[in-house]
Amino acid sequence: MPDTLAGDVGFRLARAGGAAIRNLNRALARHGLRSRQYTVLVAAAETPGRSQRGLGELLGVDPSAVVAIVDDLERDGLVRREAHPVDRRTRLVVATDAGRARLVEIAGSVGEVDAALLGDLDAGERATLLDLLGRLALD
Amino acid sequence: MPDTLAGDVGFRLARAGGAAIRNLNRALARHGLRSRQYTVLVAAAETPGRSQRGLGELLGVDPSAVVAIVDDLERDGLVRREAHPVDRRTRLVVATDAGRARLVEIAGSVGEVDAALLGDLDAGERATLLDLLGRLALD
DNA sequence: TATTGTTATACTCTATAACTATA
DNA sequence: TATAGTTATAGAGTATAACAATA
Repeated sequence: MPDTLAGDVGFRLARAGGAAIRNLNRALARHGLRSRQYTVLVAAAETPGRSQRGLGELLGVDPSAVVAIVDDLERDGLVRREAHPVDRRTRLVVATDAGRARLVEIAGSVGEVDAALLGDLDAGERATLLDLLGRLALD
Repeated sequence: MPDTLAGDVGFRLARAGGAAIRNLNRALARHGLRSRQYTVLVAAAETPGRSQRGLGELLGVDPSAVVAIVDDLERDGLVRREAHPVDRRTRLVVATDAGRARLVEIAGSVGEVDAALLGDLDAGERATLLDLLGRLALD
């Protein structure tokens, strides 16, 4: 007996996640960013000096993809790669002033996307959703 | 001031959705299906006689992609396209006996994926998560 | 005129393997 | 031996436009 799609958490997560990415990409389009570049930029601004490997783990992105994303962001002057103080293999990704400024410009659009997605959930329900999502065993 | 990633519902949804798809694909690999084909097959088995357009809307998949997915499933004998009784433009997608049998074979693997993903959430929390996900405004 | 399915196409994303330089 | 970053590449997913048949 097959599961019903509507009652399958995995299905709904995949559906909602896809919608969230699409909505975000639509909002970011006029700011010259894609959702993956945006999340890397946010992570770099919020916790400066993460390694590329660390960024990949945090965001669920393959290390080889992180290279391309950071390349794009660096080309646009939004982040820069710095040397690790002791380990010469790793490169630390840091948001530039321009990068942080870009995030400020974008914040409104991103906020609208989230607000639209969350629709009629009240503050308590949003917190509950966030908590439950955080307790899932990803990968 | 940028949002923190950890507190962003959209980010967590995208992350969890991606993980759900990856886990499902891993489990389906030995059954010769991908997650998108699986969801179409489930939908066809659960509500027989949906139009391809209807399937696309239900699953959040572009109509042109539905064509390719149904092509694959039909080639493997898991679904068939039937004529709509009155509208000769639309083609109804119906799971075959083989398709339903395949779903039965797969059910165990899929169940494990969901169980692993949901980790330590109890029944009430799962129901809450499902409810909250269902109330999001997708697209 | 609008809609369903279809084809073609381009772009993005994902995943793997192999290489280099370091550790 | 193992790890960080990188490159190359192939395959899957996404999105758009255009067309034929039908409504």
